[in-house]
Amino acid sequence: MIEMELTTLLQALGDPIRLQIVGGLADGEPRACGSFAHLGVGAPTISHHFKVLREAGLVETHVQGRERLNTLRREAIDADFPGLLDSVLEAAWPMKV
Amino acid sequence: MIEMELTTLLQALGDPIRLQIVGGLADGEPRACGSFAHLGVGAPTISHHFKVLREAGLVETHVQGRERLNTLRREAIDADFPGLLDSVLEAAWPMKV
DNA sequence: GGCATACTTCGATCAATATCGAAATGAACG
DNA sequence: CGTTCATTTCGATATTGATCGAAGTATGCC
Repeated sequence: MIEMELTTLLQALGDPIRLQIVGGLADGEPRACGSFAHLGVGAPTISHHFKVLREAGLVETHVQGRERLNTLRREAIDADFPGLLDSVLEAAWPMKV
Repeated sequence: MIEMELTTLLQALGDPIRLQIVGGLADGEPRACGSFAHLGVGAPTISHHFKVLREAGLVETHVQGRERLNTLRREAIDADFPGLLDSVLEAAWPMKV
């Protein structure tokens, strides 16, 4: 059971790059960190943002081969903060999510 | 029409003191800055947090006598980001809001 | 084994930000 | 008018945070 603090989660979502990452994972498909190379920042920075997202409890990562597959912890988030993630995604990408 | 950026709003809410302030205004009643003196930080800091909340479009302030009355811009927030504020408040104070 | 791939960690830098005390503003009140 | 009260602004400090390049780690491939 991962500890989820509301302000930590909000702060994690309150960064454009991290919000893009969360949006990119919103369909539920696991994705490697490399899938987010298009966001305009380097690999170390992407790695840092994933760490923040993991520590906020938003994302989990498991190693597969030489990549790390990241998934949005949607059920856990919804359990702790019902409706929050959905309204954030809807606010960021109306009609799309 | 005040410009409301999603990440700015999330970042504004992602601070414990500011979340307390927003929670304190959630009943819709206007409140003076002094009503938040119990939050453990000094008056200049409270004033700074109100500025952040104002710039995020979460709160509006108007002068009445020698105090400033602050109100949550609930309709505007709901119009731009439906359901978001409610789920944040519910996550922070379950059953209460 | 040796090399490429996919990330992470380290160390540094630079920009934001949370906080405070002191001073400024501005309204109310005697 | 001088004082008090409510809040803001200013200036300083200290912490956090985003970013990068370089080096480290671990896996897969030849």
